[in-house]
Amino acid sequence: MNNVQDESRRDRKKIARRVLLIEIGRRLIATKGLRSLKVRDVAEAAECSIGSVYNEFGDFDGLILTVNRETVQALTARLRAVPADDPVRQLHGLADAYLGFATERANLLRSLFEHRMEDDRPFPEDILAMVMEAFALMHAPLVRLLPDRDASDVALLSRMMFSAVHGIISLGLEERMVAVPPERLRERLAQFIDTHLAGLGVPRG
Amino acid sequence: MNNVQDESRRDRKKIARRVLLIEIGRRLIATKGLRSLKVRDVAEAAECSIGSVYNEFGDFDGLILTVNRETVQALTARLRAVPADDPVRQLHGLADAYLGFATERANLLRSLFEHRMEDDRPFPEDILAMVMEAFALMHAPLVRLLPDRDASDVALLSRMMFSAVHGIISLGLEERMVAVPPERLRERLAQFIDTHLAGLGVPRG
DNA sequence: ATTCATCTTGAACATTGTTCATTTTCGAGC
DNA sequence: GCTCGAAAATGAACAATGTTCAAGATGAAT
Repeated sequence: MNNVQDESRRDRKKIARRVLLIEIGRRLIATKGLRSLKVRDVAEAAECSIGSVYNEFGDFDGLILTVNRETVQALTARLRAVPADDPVRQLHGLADAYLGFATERANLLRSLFEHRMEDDRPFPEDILAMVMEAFALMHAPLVRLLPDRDASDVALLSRMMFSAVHGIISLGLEERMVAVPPERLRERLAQFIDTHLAGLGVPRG
Repeated sequence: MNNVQDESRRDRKKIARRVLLIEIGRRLIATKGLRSLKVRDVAEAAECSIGSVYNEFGDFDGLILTVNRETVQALTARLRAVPADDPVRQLHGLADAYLGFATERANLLRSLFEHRMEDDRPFPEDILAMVMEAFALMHAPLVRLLPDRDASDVALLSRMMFSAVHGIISLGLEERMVAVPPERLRERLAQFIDTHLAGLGVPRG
């Protein structure tokens, strides 16, 4: 019938269902962890058959990878929203934003970093590229703080700094015994960044 | 018959099999990754029944956790073997040792950090404690380098520094696209530690 | 040799990912 | 409106894999 830019009724339904399945997958991973995610639970929650999940994503990994893809996109959006006025504040803001995301969506972030492909199937390159892109977001402020440094040097530095922040956060949130409260972690991260900047020769603000 | 300190023939056989199962589990995880580890593969390789694996470890997670326990022990042993002559060299040595371990036994280390319990079963406290202990090994050299700092402050600093090193290594080895060669990572880590020490006010050696 | 506790076995079961022949849906052309 | 065909949806059946347990095998003690 109406055929406004290829958006037939069928397509709309298909898209709506796809979105629903992704949302359910995300909710289940977020609440019960990746390991507890089952095809049947997803299908039941979406009130559709198991086969439909496979029609939409090829296999179960396809759904997981789609959720992970959106997770890294959400993370990137949040990181990009950090004000870029002052470079030092921006670096602190990026670490804070990452910590906030990791605290609020711990299981989703874990799914992104811990999911492995079966056997030796390759990990999707686009997800890797997006993660790398997110981890490169410390590059701009560092360029401003280190104008005399070699460009490729700063690129390495920025990824390294972000990887370090990632390690501190993921292990800090993991240590359930010590139960480091996020507020403490926030302080530690700020201290870490300041120390590192001082080591790089950036005068304290 | 002979009953020298409870070591009956039965016990010896039992222990030998347990060791065999653990070795097979470790080998399979190391070569094909945790996700590809199957009970039946382990039983077949050990030339015993599936049930015996369950007798020995309770459930399949039990075997994985035992392998992980030994992985963190091996890691700790390697880290403890780093010479403690000069504190700065020791810190570099610890990072190098960790990098070496992560390079040679990538899948085993991943298994240690990525394995999750089913549902909400608690993660074994002893493994967490051992990981924490390993991550505290930067404490001693840092105490020597920062004699005037508060003790608890240095404790935090050392764990943070090791967590950062962990993040740099695990992500550095992950980026299959860029394929950071371990030798490059080694240089980066050394640079990172030096920068951080400089930020902490340690005069360059 | 007998006995008994313990260990071992593997078939059966339970859970969960995957396939595919069949049925249903829905838009297009008449 | 009706018919037809392509696309989608279905869910039973299958495959892979974790788990249990009744029955048999083993070995230490007497």
